[in-house]
Amino acid sequence: MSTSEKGSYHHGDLRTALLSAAMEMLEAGEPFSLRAVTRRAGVSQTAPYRHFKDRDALESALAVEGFRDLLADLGQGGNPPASLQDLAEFAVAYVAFALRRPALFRVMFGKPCDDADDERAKAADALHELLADALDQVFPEADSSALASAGWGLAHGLACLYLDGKLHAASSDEVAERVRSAFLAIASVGS
Amino acid sequence: MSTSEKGSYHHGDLRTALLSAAMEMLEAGEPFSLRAVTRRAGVSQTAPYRHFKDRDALESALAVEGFRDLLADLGQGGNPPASLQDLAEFAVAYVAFALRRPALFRVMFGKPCDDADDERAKAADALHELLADALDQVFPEADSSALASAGWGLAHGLACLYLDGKLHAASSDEVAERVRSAFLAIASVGS
DNA sequence: TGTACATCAGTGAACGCGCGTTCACTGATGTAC
DNA sequence: TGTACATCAGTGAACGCGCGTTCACTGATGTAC
Repeated sequence: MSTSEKGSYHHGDLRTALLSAAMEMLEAGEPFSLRAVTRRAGVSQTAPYRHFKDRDALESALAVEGFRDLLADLGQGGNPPASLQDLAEFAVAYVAFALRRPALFRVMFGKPCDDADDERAKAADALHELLADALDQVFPEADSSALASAGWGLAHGLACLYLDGKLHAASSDEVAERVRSAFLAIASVGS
Repeated sequence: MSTSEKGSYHHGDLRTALLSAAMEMLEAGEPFSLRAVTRRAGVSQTAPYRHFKDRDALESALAVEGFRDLLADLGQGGNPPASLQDLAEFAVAYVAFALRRPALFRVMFGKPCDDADDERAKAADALHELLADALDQVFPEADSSALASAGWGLAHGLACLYLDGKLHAASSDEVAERVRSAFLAIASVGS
């Protein structure tokens, strides 16, 4: 193993190249297929099979990247949430992620996780834990499991409904505002 | 136009036959395609084009039926909801519908509504209104639009997350219970 | 009532498509002696 | 350092597939006179 200089190998790092080509296609809204990815990466149709078992494996790797990015987005708003308002910003960031990268979001959530213990399922669980921790911070005495499901469900549902055009808003700012008020409205309704 | 007896026509009512064949396939979890539907209906591959412009049109008709059924399910729990508990049952019924008819649910929500004013979009809007009305009944003084989005989002998000295996439960009873407690947990958190 | 015609639901063959995957291969890189 | 060999990343042709849609057609139903 020599130091990994760029291009020192046959292709360099084809695995990474394929993933970024695929990610670009998702982001560009282009239909996603193994063949399309290889075309964009400038490589033969069969090259991916050196790095991914099959099409699904590539897709799972993309999903894992997506979960990583989403976690990063959520973590970004400064540190542990201290108030209901902070939690609302989690929902806002979640929905913003979905709308900014719709095709990736669909890859992450569009189909059942296959194996219970693959990287992908772990990434999804990490997300769930982050949310549960966040809610625990703000409402330590509540049923944090139920609350975490509710918070995730709310953010996820709004994301899907906006994504699929069932709810409408003129701009991403307006989406943010509506998500915020939805979150605050439901959280204060039982009082 | 003679009285419409069964089989009085070429095929009887092929439009209906195609829709129910398609619905059965969705319910059976079989992959859905125009050709598969015609095979199941025992009819040539091109017959559907007398009744549907293209594949999408058939799919939209299925979605419309789905929305109708979902509305019926939601309306079933007796009449106008009077309490937070009644609203929680809406969410429970919504999630139950999604889990009982997952493929149909995906057809209904899986992709953006194409036209703003087709039957399908109207059916989705009817759903939104029903929820808004329900929330208005229970919380007449609240911001009913924000609250309706929140309620819908919550139910929808939980449905998706259970459907895609991101949240887990052993039985449909357990799902119902968890949805109920999630709903009640978030609704009373701000108090 | 009977014939001539128009309508239109359903047929069957064929099109072109992109897809995932296999196979035997080539040729560069890395390793043993 | 130099040669012989093993490894393995990437190639290119080919497979079989099901799909949505078109086309010219057939044949039953409904209608006009």
